[in-house]
Amino acid sequence: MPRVSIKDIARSADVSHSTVSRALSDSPLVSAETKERIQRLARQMGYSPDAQARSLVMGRTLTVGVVVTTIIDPFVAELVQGIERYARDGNYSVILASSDAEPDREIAAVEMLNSKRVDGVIVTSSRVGALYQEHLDRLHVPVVLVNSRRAQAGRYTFSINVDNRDGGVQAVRHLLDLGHRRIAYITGPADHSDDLERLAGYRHALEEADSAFDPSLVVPGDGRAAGGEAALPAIMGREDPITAAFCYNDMTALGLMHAALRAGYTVPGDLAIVGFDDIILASHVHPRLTTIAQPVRRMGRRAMKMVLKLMDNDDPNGSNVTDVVLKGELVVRGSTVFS
Amino acid sequence: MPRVSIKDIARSADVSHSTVSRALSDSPLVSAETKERIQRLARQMGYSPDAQARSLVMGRTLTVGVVVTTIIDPFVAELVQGIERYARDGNYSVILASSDAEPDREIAAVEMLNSKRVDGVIVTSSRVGALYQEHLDRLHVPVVLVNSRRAQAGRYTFSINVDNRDGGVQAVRHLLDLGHRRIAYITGPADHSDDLERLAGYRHALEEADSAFDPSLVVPGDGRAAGGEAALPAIMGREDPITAAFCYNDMTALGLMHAALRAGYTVPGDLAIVGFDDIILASHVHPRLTTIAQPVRRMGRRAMKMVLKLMDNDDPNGSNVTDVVLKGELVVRGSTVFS
DNA sequence: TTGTAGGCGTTATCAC
DNA sequence: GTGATAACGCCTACAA
Repeated sequence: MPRVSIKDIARSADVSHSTVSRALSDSPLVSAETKERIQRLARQMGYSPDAQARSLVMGRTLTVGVVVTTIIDPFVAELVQGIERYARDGNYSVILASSDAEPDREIAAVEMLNSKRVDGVIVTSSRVGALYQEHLDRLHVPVVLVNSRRAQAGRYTFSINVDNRDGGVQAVRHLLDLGHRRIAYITGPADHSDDLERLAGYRHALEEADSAFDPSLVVPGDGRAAGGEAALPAIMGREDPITAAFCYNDMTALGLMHAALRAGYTVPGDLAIVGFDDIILASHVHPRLTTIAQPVRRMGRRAMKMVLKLMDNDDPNGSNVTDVVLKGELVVRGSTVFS
Repeated sequence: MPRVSIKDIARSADVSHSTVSRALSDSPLVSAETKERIQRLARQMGYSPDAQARSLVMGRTLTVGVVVTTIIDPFVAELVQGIERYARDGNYSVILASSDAEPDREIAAVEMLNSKRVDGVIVTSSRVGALYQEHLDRLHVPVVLVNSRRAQAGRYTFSINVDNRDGGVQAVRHLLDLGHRRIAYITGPADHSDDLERLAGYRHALEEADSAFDPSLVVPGDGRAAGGEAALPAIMGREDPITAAFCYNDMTALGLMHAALRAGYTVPGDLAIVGFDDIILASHVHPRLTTIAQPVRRMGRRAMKMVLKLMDNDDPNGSNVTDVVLKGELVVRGSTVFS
């Protein structure tokens, strides 16, 4: 049983292949009788339309490309889930490409997506350099950047970001409300603008509370658990005790918390900890982690929605589409208050 | 600057489009001189081959479909990463479809992949019923089932599984070696064959050690953290103390551990815990979780490799391809031994 | 070494 | 209502 095409059906039904095409797309230009006859026949013969051939003539593939650093990252996974669900509802499918954060692979991925003629692209957690931007522009399809940074503006390129600064403010205000005064910030990877923005929020909240900003309370991390663990000595081994720490992200916070517990400190008794992201781990550790939740599923949906909108009004300049900044939400758990 | 096709290049180079096609595929049937001239021109004009058109005539899309329950699941995410990496190396791309474990969606996903004419399909963590199997067979492409169960054999369908029974044996032997004698098993979702196999391993290891199997030590769970939490009373509220628990999976184990710690018990002092899977969370909780690691990345690679192999020797019966069972590995951490 | 012609499976534009 | 015919972008006999 080889593949069956509309021509095969046409032969069996003794009509032309155009009639079959019309019947299957439920066109009004064909009699109800033959329409049903053909549709029944198609089902019997196990016909499945060839999307390739269709999109070749239609100029649309009903496919979007998603470029991620790594799907292992829980944040990315949840984002992709949001995208995929919304895409599926709109009859789109998703081609997944991961770059492992290597620029070469990222560009290769975009080239692949170009060849596959995707109708839109979503890129996450990337730093989009000038070269990369050039490749994205060559796609001639809408590109939405999620939590990414770009060196220069692109024609078709829009972005969705979480409000990092506001998140930092919320986190630190929460700690201040709890009475903490000596609050550390553990940074993310160097040179990362997300990190700088969260730090700015931290600083703003402190100054807002007439608490002077003390540079020595900013401890370097690396965005991973190891960085958080390594930060412990710099935090607990001081004369003037630090009682709380706001961390660049949840992984950092988890590393710090783990190290603190192992060293015999209590959380939040000796040290209150706030993270950022609200990855799934955050609610499965003990104590559960207080954090700033990124509205990640909303971001995924929103990204897909934006792509669809940009495609529809095929105004290349994407009128009435603007960059989006979504606020995170403070989620209070056991790492800052006793439960 | 609209899309440029080989015809456009042909016009610019003043040759026929067939010559361009040959030049770009580096055919020996074209002079080195014109070949280079055309290739340069193609680059200048920003040509990108149309994969759709190509695969329409070639009969191959260089695309595989991956059907998952949800990409949020860390196990699934890691599997997909393994698949994607190996696929990329073989110049394949991946279409991702998630089913949310709903049979209807799963079948819809397969139908979509059929329309997209993928060259192979990988399905994970699914129960493949008879209806579903029928749809898979209709694909006429190799299908590899990872950690899935099927009601009936399919023509093109092969499988990769972890050795659940052996994993159960390893886990319980480890606890026996540590001196535990009253060991509980917390089950997964009812009716799941993975669960039954792990239970069989548990039972075998006990009997091997002349320790009688006690049905009252088998406590129902649900495969999620909530199930583990709920199991605590049944475990700690007994006259004859239970000192260790082997859990269906890591999420169950984490739930149990969390509940135990909150109730004031120590781990592993009062209760030693072993999970199954080795999801990322397992090494980020405190104490870290001892578990049976599924060789998940290897499973991903292996699945993709199998698909490629099945496609190459297009013997429909897949001679010299057999189902694969991979052994898990005991990873000893702080939830069973003091570190 | 190169050009011409046909076809992959669709949809769309004409006639009839 | 229905049937030829062309087109989408590419590859590949066959001819020159």
